[in-house]
This record gives sequence, C-alpha cells and structure tokens, in this order.
Amino acid sequence: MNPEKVTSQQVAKLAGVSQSAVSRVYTPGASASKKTMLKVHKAAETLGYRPNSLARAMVSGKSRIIGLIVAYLDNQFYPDAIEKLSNSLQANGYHVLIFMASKTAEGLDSVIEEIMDYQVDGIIAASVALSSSLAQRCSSMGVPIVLFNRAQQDDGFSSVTSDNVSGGAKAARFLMEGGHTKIGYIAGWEGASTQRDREFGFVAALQQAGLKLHAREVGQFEMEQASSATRRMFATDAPDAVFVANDHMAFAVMDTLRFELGLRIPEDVSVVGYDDVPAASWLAYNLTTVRQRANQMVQETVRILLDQVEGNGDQDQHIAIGSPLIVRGSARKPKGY
Amino acid sequence: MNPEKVTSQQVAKLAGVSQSAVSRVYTPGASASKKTMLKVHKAAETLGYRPNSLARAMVSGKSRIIGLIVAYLDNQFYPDAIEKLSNSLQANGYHVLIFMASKTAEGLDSVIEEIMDYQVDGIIAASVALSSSLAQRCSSMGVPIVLFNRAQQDDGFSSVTSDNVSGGAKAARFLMEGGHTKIGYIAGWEGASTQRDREFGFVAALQQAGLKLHAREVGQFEMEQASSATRRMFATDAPDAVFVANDHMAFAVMDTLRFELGLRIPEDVSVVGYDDVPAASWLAYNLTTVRQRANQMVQETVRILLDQVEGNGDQDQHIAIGSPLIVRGSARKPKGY
DNA sequence: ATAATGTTTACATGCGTATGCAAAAGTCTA
DNA sequence: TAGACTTTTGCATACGCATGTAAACATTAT
Repeated sequence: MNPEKVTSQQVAKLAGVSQSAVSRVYTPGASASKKTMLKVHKAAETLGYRPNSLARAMVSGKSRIIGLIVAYLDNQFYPDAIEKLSNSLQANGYHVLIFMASKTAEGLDSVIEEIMDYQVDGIIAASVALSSSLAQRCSSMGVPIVLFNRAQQDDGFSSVTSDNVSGGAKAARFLMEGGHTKIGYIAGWEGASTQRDREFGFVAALQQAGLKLHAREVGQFEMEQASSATRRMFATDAPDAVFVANDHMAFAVMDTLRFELGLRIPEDVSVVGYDDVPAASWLAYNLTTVRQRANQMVQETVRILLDQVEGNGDQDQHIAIGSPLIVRGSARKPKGY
Repeated sequence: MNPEKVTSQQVAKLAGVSQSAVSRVYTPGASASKKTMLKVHKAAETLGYRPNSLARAMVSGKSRIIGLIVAYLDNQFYPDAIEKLSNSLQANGYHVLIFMASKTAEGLDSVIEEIMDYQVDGIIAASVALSSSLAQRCSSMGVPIVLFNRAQQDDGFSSVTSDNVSGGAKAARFLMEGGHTKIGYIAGWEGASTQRDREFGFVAALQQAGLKLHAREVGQFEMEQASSATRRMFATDAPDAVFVANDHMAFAVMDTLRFELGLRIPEDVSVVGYDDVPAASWLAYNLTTVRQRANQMVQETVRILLDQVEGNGDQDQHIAIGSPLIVRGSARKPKGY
C-alpha cells in the first residue's frame, strides 16, 4: 500500500538536471554528455527509477506491444509457437499481449477491438481467420497484421505458413511409394487454409499417379471428432493408409485404430500426420509426419511484422516455409528408407 | 500509413459536448444523462472512437494488465493453464502480458523489471521461483503476485497449488494396495516445491506402511532426463512400480520401459504420474495419475489476485486444491477398482 | 412561488514521458 | 583570441484521458 512511483522528475532533481535530460539518457537516439549520463544513472540507481512504458507509449505513439491472438492451445504446435514467438519478440524489445479467441470466432471482432485499445504496434493472428472488415480497420489504423499458420491471399495482411500443398503431396507420394493403394484422408476444419491446402496437395499428387482418394472423413482438428471419423472410415472397405490433416488428430486416429479396431500400425494400416509436434516423436506414436518448421516460421513472422511496424514496411508478403517429411515408424517405408 | 487517431476531443466536438462528458460516458461509475449518452454514442459510432487504454491507464493508475510469467510450455499442463487463466482474466476485463522466463531463471529479475515497466496491476508467476528481493520490490510498488503451481511460504505473496503432499500419498497408497513392494520414484527438478511436496507425501505414506523407497532417480521434469533416469533405475534390481513426479516425464518413462526395456505396463511394472494432462488419457498411455484440477486452480488464482488488485486485498493466501487420483490402466489395480 | 436538494455539465488540471526549439556550452580552426 | 560549428541542455508543450471543483440545470418539498 505504498505505491512509491519514481518519475523522471525526481531523478532529474536529484541529479541536478532537467527532466528532459533524464529522458534523453534513456532514449537511445538522443544526445547526452557522459557527465550527465553518469549523474542521471547514479540518481536513477539510488531512487530505483525505471521509465514508465505506458507514458512513453503515449507520447511516442509506439507501445512496443504486439497483440497475439490464438485459438487453440491443445494442439501442441501452438504452445510451441507461442514460446518461440514470445522469445523472439522479447529479444527485439517487444512484448506480447495475448488473447484467446473463442474457437468459434464469434467474439473475434471484439477481441481485436480490445487489442487495438491497447495501441499495439502490430498483431499476430495464429490459426485464426480475419474478416476483411477487420483487416480494413486495422490497416486504416496503421496496425500491421501477420497471419501465422493460416493464409488469406486477397486481404490486406501478410501470412506465414508451411508449404502445405507440397507437404500434402509429399505425404501422398510417400504412401504410394510404400505400396498403398487404398488411401484415406481425415480432414481438419474445412474453413482453415491449412486444411484445404494440405488436402489439395495430397489429392493432386494421388491423381497425378492415377490414384483416387479411397475415403474421406472430417475430423475438425479435434481428437474426439477424429476418432469418430476413423470409426466411420474403417467401418466398411477399410483403407490401408491414412493421411491425417494434423498430428493432433493423428494421435487420436492411431489410438482408435490400435485400441478400438485392433489394427497394427504400420503392418495393417499406415498413418501419416502433419506438424511434427513433440509428441510425434514419442515412441508410443513414433509418427511419420510432415514437419512444420516452427523456428523458421516464427523467424519469418517476426521479421515481416517488425519490418512493417518499423516502417521499412514492404508490401504484404505470403511466405510458405518448406516442409520436409519426417519418416518414423507409423507408416510402411518404401525401399530405400 | 494513415493512422487516424480518434480522440475523445473529436467525439466531444461532433457530439456538441465537452471532452469530460465523453469520458464519463465511457466510465462505468460516472454520471451522464441519457441525452448526452445518446449523442456521444452516436458521434463515437460515426467516428469509430474507442477509448485509448494506455491513456486511461496513465491517469487512472490502473492498466488492467496482468503480467504472466511462464517457464515451460512443453509440459501440456501450462498451455492449458494459460488458456484458462487468460480466459478468466479477459472475462474480468483484464488482459495478459505474457513473458517467457528462461528455464534457468537467470534473466528472471530483468523480466520482472520489464513487466513492471508496463505498470501491470498484478503478476502471476507460473512454475517459477521468485527471489525475495524481487518480491520486496513488487510489494513496495503495490503489485501483488500470485504463484501458480509453486509455493514459497515465507515471502510476501500468495500461491495456489494442488495438494501435492496428499497427492503423493494417494499415489503411494494406490501402488501399495496394488500389491507392489519395490517402488521407485522419479523426481523432478529439486528446486521446485511441487517436486518436494509430492515426494514428501509419497515417501511418508510408504513409511507409514513400513515400506521404504526402493529406488530414486532425478528426471528434472524433462523427458530426456526422465528416460535416462529410467534406464539407471532399471539397470539393476528393477522396481515393480514407479511414481513419476509429473505426467510429462511419465510419458518418457513409459516409452522407455516399453520400447527400450521391453517391459509390459502394468503387467511387469506399474506407472503413476501427476497432473492429468490431456495426453494422460490418450489410450497409448492411459496413465493412472493424480489430477491437478486446473480449473479450480485458475479460479482461485484469479480470485486472489483480483481481490488484491482491487484493494479488497486480504493477506497473502496459500491455497492447495484437492488432487484426486485418476485410475486408468498404467498401474495394476487393487481389488475394488 | 421559493428554497433546498440532487444531477449533470464544462473547465481546468495532471498522469509521466518525448521532443522541437532556442539558448548555452563546448570544440575546433585560422 | 575571435569566429564558425557542433553538441548539450532547459523550457515548454503535447500525448489522450479521468477527475475534482464549481457552475448550471432539473427535481422535489415547503
């Protein structure tokens, strides 16, 4: 109950200089003599002074806050990404105001409004689709947005994803090379560009080899739904391989195949996922999957966003990071692996 | 490049009232007539006005920002907790500034300083130990701190954990009732109160039944280390049951037991974990574990913190939420389950 | 009708900092 | 040593809003 605020005024008085001198000492670009710097630092030290970021933001117009919107945290890919994003932004002197978007994207607009109220310098939207009216509003306020792991070509913002199309294709070719002919696909939420692109690449590669999708069910990126999708898919004319739109669902698929349907993986059925989340390498799953290179994705996201924030702002960019296939044990291996 | 800021001034002019009238319309407790409210709202609507949270924070001294410090995000328990915390705080009109603390806690002090620079109203530290000098500093600034899933009795802040001691005891009794006599323990990072309490409760319950810990290794809450701990523990005179300090490690333990050592679970060895993270119920693990009730923990954490923030601040509280044993298939079941 | 009360309003000020401007203090050259 | 620069400094102001104060207004009681 003793909120002793230390202001630059007090430091100035103690140091025997003006408030503006104190300010300049703490402002990178400003001019201050060695002497005053010393005096100010000493005074600041004894008083325990630290510049008030909020006041600084008010006058400078730059809050050094980045808004981060996330929908899912149960899919391990996102916590991982958040950690990396946060670290990278911290390293650049920015901080992260985090917002959970209800998965239904109902309140998304109001969430964004709230974010903007804090005068964020930029926004990263992970796995979230933005209405173009929102995008309009943000860009008119000069707040750049980068979509992380989701793409929307036409609107006014950048995006960073993995190369989902070619990733899907890689999965298809791997399964075909493994000798599979009855290949199923378990889709994610159809509204997601990741889902669409992965499926597109996958199906295109099958077709290119003269193969048709043997079965298709929708799992909505949720484990429960993926389980029922699996049951439906294997009820009649079971496929000999399944590509699942992400690892998170793939775990449910594998559990269902093994423990409910009594199938062996990969002897009876091959499973390939997408993301390469940490659990994919856990031996109980040992999942063959397409890796999203979170590090590069984060790096690009931060680079693009900060470029735009700091005014070196190029045009909107749409980046797709290469996505290698990680071969483990959940899918039959073609010769040569 | 057209950052058209709309201020309360402009709204006031358009509405034909004073700036303070506009402010009062947007300030819950303030008085404003129906007429002016209408005029102001209409003007605000057409201009697209929203109050600037930062300016508001400056003058009111309340930022409605809560700093959240997290160390790990690979253990699923924390993403889950973050999601719940964030939702709960958002529902109360607060927002979350998130900080990743390097696991080594080196830069923790500087992280806290940065947090404080943003004039946060309170701090939640998840799975992080604070130096008492830091605590000093925060409380002198009037910024309450709540430790989440970590306890430190003597210093000046509250904490919310599960009842780790009794949770550990439950695990011990369950294993003993299951007929195990050679019971091992794989510890987490020894600096963590959760680790200490779980082990204490576990060992105490064993002793109470006249049993001694058969083996003990340290896994540091990390999967790699947990795997090597398992190898060491089972190299000679293998136990017939293992209690692992958290689920995250337990998965590595189970994988190592099954796929490296060729042991069957629970026929050859029983495994019990702690946390009940989502993956514990995945059938590949189907882990018997002690549940940390994240919902209640979050609820209590937010309640305590906001009480203190909003001045109804009681004394520091140390809350331990009851932690039930969730019986699944990874440990041999005593009769009656 | 008037006084007494209760509501609503505008004015003015301050939150803590950055920054343009002009004066002051240094630095260098001839 | 004077003049021409360059660097440093203090002053004043502005950022956008909330709030204390006193005046204006509306409502009720007498």
